[in-house]
Amino acid sequence: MPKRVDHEERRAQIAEALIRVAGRRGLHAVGMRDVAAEAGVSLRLVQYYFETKEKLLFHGLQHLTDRFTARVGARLAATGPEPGPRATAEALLLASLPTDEEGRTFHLVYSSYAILSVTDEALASQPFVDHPDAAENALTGLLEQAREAGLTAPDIDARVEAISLLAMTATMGTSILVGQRDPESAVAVLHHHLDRIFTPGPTQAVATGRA
Amino acid sequence: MPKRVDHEERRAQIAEALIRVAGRRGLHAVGMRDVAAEAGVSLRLVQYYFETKEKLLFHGLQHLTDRFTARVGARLAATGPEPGPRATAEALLLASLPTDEEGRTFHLVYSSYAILSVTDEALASQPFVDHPDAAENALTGLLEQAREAGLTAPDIDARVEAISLLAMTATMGTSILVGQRDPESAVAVLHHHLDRIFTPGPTQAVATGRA
DNA sequence: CTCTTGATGGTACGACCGTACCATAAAAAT
DNA sequence: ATTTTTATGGTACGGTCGTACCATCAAGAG
Repeated sequence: MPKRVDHEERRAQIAEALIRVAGRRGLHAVGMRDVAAEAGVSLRLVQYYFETKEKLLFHGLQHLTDRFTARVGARLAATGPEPGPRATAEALLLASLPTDEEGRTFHLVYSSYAILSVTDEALASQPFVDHPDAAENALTGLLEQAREAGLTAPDIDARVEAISLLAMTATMGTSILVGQRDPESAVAVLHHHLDRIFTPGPTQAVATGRA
Repeated sequence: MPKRVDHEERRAQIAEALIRVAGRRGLHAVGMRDVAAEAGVSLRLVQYYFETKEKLLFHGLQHLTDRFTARVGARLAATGPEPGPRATAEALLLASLPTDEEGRTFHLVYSSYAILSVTDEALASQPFVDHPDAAENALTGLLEQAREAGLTAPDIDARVEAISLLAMTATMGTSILVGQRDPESAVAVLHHHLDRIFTPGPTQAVATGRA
């Protein structure tokens, strides 16, 4: 046989081609031939690594969420070591906003999958329950922790605020995509709410004995 | 010639068939044959009243927004005569939530159009700029008016709050569609923010000399 | 050195989809 | 009464799409 090839690597390569063409022409318009051409392989190869289009689409979603999680992590890491709760929350939210090309593709394709999953039961809508739930729980925990550290208004409802922030971010992302809103405006709205939630307070509570 | 027929009426009939099947099987999956069957007419008739599928889709969007506007108006009227700013805002927001079958279809199909318009330039994304802008301006005006009447916290930023409320409503609508959130939870979040914005205040400022 | 097996190419099939073409019945215009 | 126009039906064409089938080449296994 020819050189043994790493299946997962090939599948990742093809999945990324799928995401690229979906970001360019829309998820509804991607065919297996388009994916093959974008990945630089033959149609037969796409069939070989993903038997059916349904499985290809499913893996594409999985790959997309993985890449997005990595992106958020990178953004978080880029805010410097040991970021405070507010900086963490801000990085989390801003990473979801389509401000660059990668973010644009993420938001568009992920939204396409979400809408698609409402009517196509083949595409399990499980990811659209689990993934947002995880984000919501993470942000809720962050806000609770900040509140207990005295960094927020003392009477905030952490979960409600987490839901609200994530929800606003998602819709404003779509607004940016369709050209209704510019990114700066969206960021300003988010800052408004973060300012409302996080009080100026005792200016860094831990590890920095009052600068 | 046979009985003269009202073209606009027939077009409306077909457009509603389009919306129904799009709500059932997804906008990406609707073909002209499906629309024809759903409307109870022949494929040729759909071609006759809408030359091309592109024009059919465009008119479908137009019809959808019209019907949605009517729905919001009906909800508003149902809140009784002379509703206060808070009741008005609440009716506006709740009407957009997919709590009944009609709302579900509205939200799903409208979202599908929005996502579609990002990549298919044929579908003018103009409606996705104009229509949300109008809603945002209306709600902003409502909040400003309420603030000047002393019904809200005196320092609210009307536009930012309007944007936030509408954005939260939209995303939570999608969350309901995919089964991540139940309608009651979404309503609770909206109430939380309405409670934050609208102060109990002087309990009706006008026309009711202190109950 | 065979022989199996994994990786890949090419291509054809059946189904569907949007559109175009041709036909026809019936009301209105002449 | 004839002719034009309008509404409608049926159907066929060209393209595309997902999938299945068949072939081939090369690297390990025996």
